[in-house]
Amino acid sequence: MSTGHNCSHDCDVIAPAGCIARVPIFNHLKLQEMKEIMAVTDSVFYRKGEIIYRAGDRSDALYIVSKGRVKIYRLSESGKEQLLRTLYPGDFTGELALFSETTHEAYAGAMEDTRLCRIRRADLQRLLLKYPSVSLRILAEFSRRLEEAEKQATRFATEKVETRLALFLIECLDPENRANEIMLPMSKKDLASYLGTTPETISRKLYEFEAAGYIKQKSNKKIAILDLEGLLQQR
Amino acid sequence: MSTGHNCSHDCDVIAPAGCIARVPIFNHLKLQEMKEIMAVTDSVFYRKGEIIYRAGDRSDALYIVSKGRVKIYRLSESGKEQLLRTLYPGDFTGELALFSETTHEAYAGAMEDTRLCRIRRADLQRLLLKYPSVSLRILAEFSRRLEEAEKQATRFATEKVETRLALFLIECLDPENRANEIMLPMSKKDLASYLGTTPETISRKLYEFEAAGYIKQKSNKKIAILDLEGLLQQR
DNA sequence: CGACAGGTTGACCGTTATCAAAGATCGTGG
DNA sequence: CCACGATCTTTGATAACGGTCAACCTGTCG
Repeated sequence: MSTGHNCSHDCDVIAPAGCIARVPIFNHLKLQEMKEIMAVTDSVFYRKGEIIYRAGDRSDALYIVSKGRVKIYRLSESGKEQLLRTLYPGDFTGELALFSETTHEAYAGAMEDTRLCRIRRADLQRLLLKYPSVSLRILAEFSRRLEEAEKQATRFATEKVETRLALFLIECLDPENRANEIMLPMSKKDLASYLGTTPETISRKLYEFEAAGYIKQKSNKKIAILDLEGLLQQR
Repeated sequence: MSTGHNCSHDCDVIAPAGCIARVPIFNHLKLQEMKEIMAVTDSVFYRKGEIIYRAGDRSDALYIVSKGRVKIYRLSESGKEQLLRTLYPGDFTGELALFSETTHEAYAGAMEDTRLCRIRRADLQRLLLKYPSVSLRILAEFSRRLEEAEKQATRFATEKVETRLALFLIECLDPENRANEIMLPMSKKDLASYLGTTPETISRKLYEFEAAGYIKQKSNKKIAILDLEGLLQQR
């Protein structure tokens, strides 16, 4: 039930069009070039909860999220799940296996009903050789992600949970929006997994932040940041 | 004292030649193409202990290690140092800042007297557009590193020190060489930093492994793996 | 030979995981 | 639209893991 026979026929025609044009790695191309890309793109559909790929699967495609939300997670050597990142429309995944001949090391799962545009490895490599500017875009994205992953690794290695949580909250603050009120982008259970801790600890630390007057928990996922300085001092 | 006026004049001529030809991202090119790359490459020299770049420095070059050893490390928000990786001849660094207009987030320091080949951002971008196959090589390397960084992050997030150390030892085992004896590639102090722990803990855990009969410490950096199964069970 | 960085060992204690159980929330089907 | 179950969240008690500090040992290099 993973390929898109439920979505109407325009999946294979309209969806890639809307998708490709909005993807940062392609949107600098000319219309004619985009058409060439769409020609090798197809659309796949996953229902909430379905797994898109598993660690160990041979990877042979780049997936671009067209609609929905996808979580990328790993199972550690000892079997614990860790959330690595969530993808929103315009984001892509496919990673390592796209460029070297190996298998996925992470899992990708649909968090909602999700539509993805898929470009097969061979097609992508051909496109990259033909349109080098796309490679530069992907390189920029990869290096951004690499920094992100290394920053995250350093935090795990050197900061305590309290600090990691405080930094996470701060990074949720939209610099645009001065509202100082954030919506957690995931459940506290997933947040615990993302931050490498447990739901119990998240709950307790948030309580402590609230007791200290740094934040106020408005509802389950809505948190007001009352004292950013205080939060920043948490280390 | 960071640029190479100490090395004899052939730095700018011989060194890049030897260097470029041995670098995986370039070594598939034709001689003529390599010469073009060498033309925009220069050679820089750092003494042991010198810093090559700092977090916050504007990055504008790709560095390829030609001789010596370089450590890449980060300072966490709270000031602790964490070793990210060490570069050997043929490896490169430059990262994010090469492709997007930002600054380094990590530090690079020479662990020994080190010679680097440097290609400036503008030159590199031009080369990448002209020789798309080089982009593919860099993409492959970046995605490999990305997997590595994410694996490391997952380990920090989900495994205890004991397990991380055991996995590290196992990964030091050369699959070629069946000797079951490893040389630690860095001091135990650096290893502690790499694994996100302290020298004291490393020392104690190694003692425990030895007491359990999993390993035998031959000398400071030489360790014999006696019971791989036992080590693997450490979790 | 002395100095200094790296390494080890011991005592102590803070942080956070774990287990258990109760309470809140969400999605689903009647 | 409500009721039910499943899942998420909170709270409490407990203990282990590992960090910190201090002292001492060891090897290396000028």
